[in-house]
Amino acid sequence: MGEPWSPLPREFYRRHPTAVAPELLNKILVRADGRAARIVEVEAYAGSEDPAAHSHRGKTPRNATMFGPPGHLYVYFSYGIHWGSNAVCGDIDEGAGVLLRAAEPLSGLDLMREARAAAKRDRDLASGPGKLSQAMGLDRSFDGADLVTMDRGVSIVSDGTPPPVDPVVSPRIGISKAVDLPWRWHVRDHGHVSGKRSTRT
DNA sequence: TTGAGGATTCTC
DNA sequence: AGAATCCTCAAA
Repeated sequence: MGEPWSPLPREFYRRHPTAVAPELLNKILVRADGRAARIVEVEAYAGSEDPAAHSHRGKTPRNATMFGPPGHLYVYFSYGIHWGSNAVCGDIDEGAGVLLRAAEPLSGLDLMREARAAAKRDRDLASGPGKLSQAMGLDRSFDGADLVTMDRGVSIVSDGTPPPVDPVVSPRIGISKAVDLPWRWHVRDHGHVSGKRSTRT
């Protein structure tokens, strides 16, 4: 017997990010050190057609990974503090990707809590793009990692759970352009999505 | 070389 | 509501 789960194939990612994004819900982000978390919130970012995408103004050293082959991890640094993780989608030179915004920790919780001392509850471990990356230990050294070959021990796999049939679809968060495109998907009524405050609405 | 801004998080 | 914090990019 080998690994019970195998990485999603390259072809899964070789589509428009708006097609890939909702299907990444309920998939599992895994690290070779035992950390695993179920993806519950994502956003799609297209290439030149999408003013909100990092790739909109063309290839730069920062976003070069987005213009590479699909199925790789694009990790970016922002606000001077946080890392964001994306799955590169579409074709080479398209500059498309899906931002992994939130996940439900499944295993390796001890390592996640160690990486995120600020998290008071387990639901705070990965309920946001910066939190997710920090909990999973993803930083610049993982930019360009191949999720299909697992060349750096990080991948996205399926445990057989299908994507939700009725995900919540809404505008993307934290952007200033193309703010009305409904390119954010999250699992309905899930306690680990971003933006939740304990008892506020 | 410089200035402006950012796919956020945490605390007050 | 505001601070933290620094990389990235384009312009000069």
